[in-house]
Amino acid sequence: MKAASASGERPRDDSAAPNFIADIVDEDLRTGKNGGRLQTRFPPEPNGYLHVGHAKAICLNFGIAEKAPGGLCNLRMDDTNPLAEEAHFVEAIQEDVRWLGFDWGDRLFFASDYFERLYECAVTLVKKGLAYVDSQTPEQIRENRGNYYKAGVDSPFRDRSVEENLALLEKMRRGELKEGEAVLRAKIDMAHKNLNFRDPLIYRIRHAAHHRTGDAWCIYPMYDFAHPLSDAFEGVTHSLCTLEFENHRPLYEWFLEHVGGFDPVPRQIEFARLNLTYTVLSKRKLQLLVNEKHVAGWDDPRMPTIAGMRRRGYLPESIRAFCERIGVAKRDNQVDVALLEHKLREDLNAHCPRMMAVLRPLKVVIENYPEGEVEYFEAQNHPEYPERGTRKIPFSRELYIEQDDFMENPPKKFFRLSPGQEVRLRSACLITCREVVKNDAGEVVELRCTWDPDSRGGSPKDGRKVKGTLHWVSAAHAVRAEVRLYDRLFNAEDPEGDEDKHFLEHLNPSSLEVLSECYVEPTLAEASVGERFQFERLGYFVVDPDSAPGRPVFNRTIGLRDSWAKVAAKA
RNA sequence: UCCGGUGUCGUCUAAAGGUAGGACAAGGGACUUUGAAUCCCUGAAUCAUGGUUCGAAUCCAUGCGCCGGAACCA
Repeated sequence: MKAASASGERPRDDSAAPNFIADIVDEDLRTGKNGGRLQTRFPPEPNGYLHVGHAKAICLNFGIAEKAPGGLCNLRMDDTNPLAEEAHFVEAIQEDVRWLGFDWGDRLFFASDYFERLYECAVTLVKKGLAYVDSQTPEQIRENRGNYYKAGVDSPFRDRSVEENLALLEKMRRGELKEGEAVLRAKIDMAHKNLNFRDPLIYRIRHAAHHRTGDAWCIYPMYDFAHPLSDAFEGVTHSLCTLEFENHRPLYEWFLEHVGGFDPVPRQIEFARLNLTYTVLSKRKLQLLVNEKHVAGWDDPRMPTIAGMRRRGYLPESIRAFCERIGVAKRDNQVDVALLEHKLREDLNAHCPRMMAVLRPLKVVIENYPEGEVEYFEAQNHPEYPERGTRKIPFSRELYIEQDDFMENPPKKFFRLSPGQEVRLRSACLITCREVVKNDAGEVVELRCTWDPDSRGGSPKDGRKVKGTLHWVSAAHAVRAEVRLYDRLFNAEDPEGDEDKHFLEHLNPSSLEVLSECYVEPTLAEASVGERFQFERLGYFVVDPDSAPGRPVFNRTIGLRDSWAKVAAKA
């Protein structure tokens, strides 16, 4: 079976993982719950960039919505905290979700769009005697909440009259109270085992400008209040979130029930967030990497952010395939980053045209090739898809090969160049190493070789077997390029895993290596930003936005699998 | 000392009382004008102890481990 179609689209993974949420949704659809309606939402807070963990949630929410005809997934910015959120994150989030391949149609929503409605819901609760304005200090509130083992104690303001509460809430809204002077709380049970039920806060005062509503409000709703209601306003049927909200679900349901009047009533279902080996996926820590300049920015190609992965050269379909492959469950997990890399290589292999590039050049002079002469060999653009055509690559007396492809004293099983050895130059011909030229320091600076003119195209006339094949470029024709070799950002499998070691101590000091004197075949001179290639025998590379005309910059997305490295390491 | 959740190959994840399967990783081999890709093969798991049952990963009981929870964050 072919791994991919001729068009280079990623292979359909028919073993697409079932998951417990899909099962629940299927069952709801089967029994006609919600009148057959199906609606989800992806609700990021615009206080940072999306990362691959969010991609899991995005794929889940948009994927689930496709289970029913007419199923929808909204994009909703959960912007209820003006201190944390910024408009430019809103833009970045949309770009990332779109790039991943998802479409929310005209349903981009903001929790802040609902501020007036949410306020009315709060008034409803007050009128029902289910919410009150508490004038304790933040410290008192915290103190009186109790702890895991000890019940909380009622606020002295808990039994204010409805009228008084209404008046006070109005004062809060009008800005007549200072921050911390009062909050609106639900009146539930200060002794509840679930601490979320100990009179949770509904509104707090923030005399701060909001990125969308400006100064229109100085009270802002809390997540536990705003989220279920926003879901209900939009007609969300299944509200999917991560495990840390499990303890909040009863409260989610409480607000919906007591505000009342919603149909459908959304149901919250929790799943385990993604953890990846050698990776950090907490917004706070990613922020730290950016702020302390351990990376160049949110879109640094080493970052697990969607923006970083995009710049690194990831294909969105690889990320989607990965998310499908890892499944959705409730147990904690730490997925091997190798699985992500596998999905990446799978798509890149099918997608990328082959090219030749020499990263660490070693000069080769073909002694029996006339000076000044040039001939062109035809190279396939993709060995698995001949229909993608060929290109001409120039060959001349002076070439560059990779330094790693020569060893003066090779170990056994080294199939590359060494004195007296014959190798094939990819798509070109056979050459034999005749002489090694060294500098005063004893370093190999040049190889004198001869070629077999009867091996044009790469196959010798006499049919002799040649095991090694090297990539190369013609010195006179090659284009100089900068290549950035990226490796994993952390060299510990679980960088957040030790208690005695800060995650920054696990930073990989060689996560970026910049090579400024690389030579790529002439075809690559016109490559445009974002174009991806396989540099044969090296890996997959993408043209970085830092490229200038005539001076391309390539990012290594990921190397090819390298079984020789394993053999060599063992020896 | 509390509440909630969760324990299946090294890692993810299936198996809704009936052969513990797949993918990645690992190891071996075939093929090869990329030591790539592809193909074939191998090893590898039900937290523990009891119970119910013809039959238990699945049901029950007890124990243990791990994760989350006491922001005017989400």
